[in-house]
Amino acid sequence: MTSVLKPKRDDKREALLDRAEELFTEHGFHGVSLAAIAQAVGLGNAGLLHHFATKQTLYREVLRRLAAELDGVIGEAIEAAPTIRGKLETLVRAVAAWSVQRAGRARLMIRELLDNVDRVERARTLPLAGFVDTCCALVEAGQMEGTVRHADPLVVLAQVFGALAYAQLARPTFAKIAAAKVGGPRGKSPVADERRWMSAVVVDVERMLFAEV
Amino acid sequence: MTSVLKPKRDDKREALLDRAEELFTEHGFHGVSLAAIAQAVGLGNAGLLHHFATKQTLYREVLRRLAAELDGVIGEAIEAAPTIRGKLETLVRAVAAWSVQRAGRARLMIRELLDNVDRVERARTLPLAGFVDTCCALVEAGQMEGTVRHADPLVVLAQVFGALAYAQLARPTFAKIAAAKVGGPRGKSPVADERRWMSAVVVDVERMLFAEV
DNA sequence: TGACCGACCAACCAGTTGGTCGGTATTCGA
DNA sequence: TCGAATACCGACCAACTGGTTGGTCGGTCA
Repeated sequence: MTSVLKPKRDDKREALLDRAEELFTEHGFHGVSLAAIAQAVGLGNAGLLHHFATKQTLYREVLRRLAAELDGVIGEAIEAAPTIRGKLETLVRAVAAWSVQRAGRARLMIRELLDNVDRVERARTLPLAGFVDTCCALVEAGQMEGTVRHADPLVVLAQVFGALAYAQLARPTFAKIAAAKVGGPRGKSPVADERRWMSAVVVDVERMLFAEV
Repeated sequence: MTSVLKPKRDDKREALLDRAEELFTEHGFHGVSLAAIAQAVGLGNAGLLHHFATKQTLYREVLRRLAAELDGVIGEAIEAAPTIRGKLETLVRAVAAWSVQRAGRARLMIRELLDNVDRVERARTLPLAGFVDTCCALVEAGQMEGTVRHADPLVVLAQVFGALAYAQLARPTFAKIAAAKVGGPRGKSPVADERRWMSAVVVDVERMLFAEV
């Protein structure tokens, strides 16, 4: 019964968060107005504020959900594979897939990194701390096992996530530039198609991750 | 004479752009108000608009200057070194240095990538197109020469720039997480100090760039 | 001396911002 | 079936938004 009747409320909440996430992702916190979000979810200004007391609250909730999703994704990825190298491979692919799946989830995370340098200072616990710690430990394990190249784990992580996020982010710009290039259509780059592009990047990131063991 | 008396005007303009750049970098286009910028440069609202017709104009001017600087930096870097591999090394270091030098210049570029997907669609020529083209050609030359690993040049670029930009951007967050880690102070990561961190990343990026030739 | 200039400002504009408040329609458990 | 909670709205608010207006001021050139 609960499973049929009750979920309505949570469903609504999730739907609101979905739409808000899209808008925040596209325009950033200051780039969307409360009214715009409200309209997008078919509510009035006050109606939206009934669910989330404040614009800030809504934003934070979106981020919290995002972090939780990411945690779930890597949890599964890590459990799925038996070897450490396998876990890392699965993880890279999972993160890439996750960020492509809903258009530009990576963008919102980057926005958060941009906007909240000060918030990061203040925060006692970051929502993503668990995620980073897990990945870090995995990289260290891989290094001791000898399958992952030797370097500071955080540097490795910065490379992996940086490449993935930036690739997705810069693709439109790159594509535009590549298309305008008069030099001739050498081997045409996968940059024109998001899926092909991202999987090319994933392949390359893995090559980098496991090189020079 | 011109060199002593005249520069006043351009100096003022540059000073305005400097301050505006800082604010845009920190808070994004929508995150700063015209009035805030005006106050920061010691002008009234109208006084600022006397120099730049529009908030958008001011923002564009900031970006144009940024792109020009970057072009200059890589121009020098490329001329300085004799070999292709040397050029690439110098370039990576130069870009890293450039983005560290004035706090978070990379942030503004990332913001631009985030906010202007649609602007990118419309724009006939991107300010950074020259930069990307040059780098691309350099990577291709390196590949033919055999010093750069084989992969789509744009993918390689995405990895290089992605790692550099993301590393700088995520450092505060990483540092916070690393500091909170109870696991013990194993080999302490360079993440705590920006300069050491960035040079560690540069070293690693180069290793990746030139691996498996 | 007087015409003209760029730099700048106070006051103001219409429109938008995030948010409050009182009320109403609907849904729910008892 | 009733009372209470929930979901939502219209009207409203003060503060702020980017931008305009008319005008002041010091300097330059003729």
